[in-house]
Amino acid sequence: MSTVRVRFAPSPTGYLHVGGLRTALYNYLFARRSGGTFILRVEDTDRSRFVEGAVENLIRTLEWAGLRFDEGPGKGGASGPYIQSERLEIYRAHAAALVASGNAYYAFDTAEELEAMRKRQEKLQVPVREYRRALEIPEEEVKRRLSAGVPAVVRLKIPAGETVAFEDIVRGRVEFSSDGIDDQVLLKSDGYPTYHLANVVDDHLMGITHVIRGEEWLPSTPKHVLLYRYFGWEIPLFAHLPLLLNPDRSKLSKRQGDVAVEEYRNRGFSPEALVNFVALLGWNPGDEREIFTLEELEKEFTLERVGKSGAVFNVEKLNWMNTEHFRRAPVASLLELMRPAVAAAGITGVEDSYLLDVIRLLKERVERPGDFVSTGMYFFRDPVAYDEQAKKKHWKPETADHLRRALARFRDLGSWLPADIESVVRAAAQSSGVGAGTLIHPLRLSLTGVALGPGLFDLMAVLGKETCLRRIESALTALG
RNA sequence: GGCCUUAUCGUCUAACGGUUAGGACGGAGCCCUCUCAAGGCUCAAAUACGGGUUCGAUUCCCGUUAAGGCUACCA
Repeated sequence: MSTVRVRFAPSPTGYLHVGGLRTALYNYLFARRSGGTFILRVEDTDRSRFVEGAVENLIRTLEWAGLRFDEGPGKGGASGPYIQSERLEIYRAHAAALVASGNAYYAFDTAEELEAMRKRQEKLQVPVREYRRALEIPEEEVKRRLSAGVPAVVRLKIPAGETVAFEDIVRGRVEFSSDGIDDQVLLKSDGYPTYHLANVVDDHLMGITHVIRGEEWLPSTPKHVLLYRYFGWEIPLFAHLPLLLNPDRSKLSKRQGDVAVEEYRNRGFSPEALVNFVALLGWNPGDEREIFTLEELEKEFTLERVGKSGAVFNVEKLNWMNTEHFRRAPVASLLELMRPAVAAAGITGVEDSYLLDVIRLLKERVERPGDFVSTGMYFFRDPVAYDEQAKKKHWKPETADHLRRALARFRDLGSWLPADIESVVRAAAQSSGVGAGTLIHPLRLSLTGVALGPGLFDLMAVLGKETCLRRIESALTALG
């Protein structure tokens, strides 16, 4: 067989849907794995749904996810243009060819007439093929109407009593009876093609070998098969992917949560985590590994291991996965992510070496770049309040005395390394006749205002002697 | 309604007809510990139902049920 060529063909609705991301990912992975070509094609044949800037946004989001296409808008390629609204003449010519070969016909029904037909059909509960009345119109009359500019569509002439079957990589052989299929509109009265025509024509012209798309397309695939047949073209291999689902198992939709990739991006999820997560919604490597980089997925992915049943998009697990990737991220890249978060919080003049220390101490305790700043504010600003619960639990009447004695020892301490600080704290506790914890907890509260966070000695070392002393004194004043 | 698809713990899933039905997320508990995390250990939790085929079905076939998708001059 010729070399693999696959495409991701979204319609530009303004944002990239996570289901779309998964479809794009599987296409991308399949192309990479098989040394093929990954194409981006924009299906903007519905003028009423035109959204300004949607294409740019789509490309930007795909790039963010790390899915680079080999051919597509802005990138070029031998099979362009890759935006369907720029290929109108091609579709018109092919629709005309289908009419000429007797496999399609012009129809002039108005919206009202169609509505009435649909109602009659609903009553009878079988396709009545009333569209076919257009076939009764004499050829001369058809020509006259067309040249007179009467609104017309081109419909595919579905044969009667035929079984249309095709092989699906994930589902095996699928069969449909042609009697259940309507004469699909191929070319709309505004001159734009419908998905069905544009999709088949472009897939053929662009040399697509594998059509990897969502399961919602399964019922219209027989129409596509018929089109390939009428054009005399080779039929590509199909792989219909299981749907991504809402928690109630309906098709993943806006109504029940976030579906835009951008939204997850804004919420602080990393592209690595989101990609890893959606990769596992419908595919698995066959063993028990779950954490993958894009590069690893490129080596592992096969369509044969794609499942058949829909998968609920479970944010809890995405959260976990995000954390896993976060922990594995190199410190340098965390630094890159942290700098803007710090700046956004209005904190300036902090050196990278200090940020690196913060990362080292907080990495195991946070899940997103922004958390370094939000939960670790005490690394940058003195606490302005003290957690009430912690105060109640750790700040006893005798605490201030203990801290004052420890404070004196801190002042005398020359070196400010974690081990030295620890010795001082333990010695202070011993001389006060209490356990180390009796000092550690109020110290943390004084320094951070909260009762959670990194080990105290590491924390104090990073904050620095001056800051520690100042904060302990403030706490003594504030809390007595 | 019609057509099509699907069916293993709550969720994501593993198990070329033979396993005490495995793992992960989430949940519960224990350990570790200066807190919070992390980590380690343990527990609860599933083959939708009914028929076949077979020495033996989660696995193959049929039916039922349920869920979903499609049923546009939207993709």
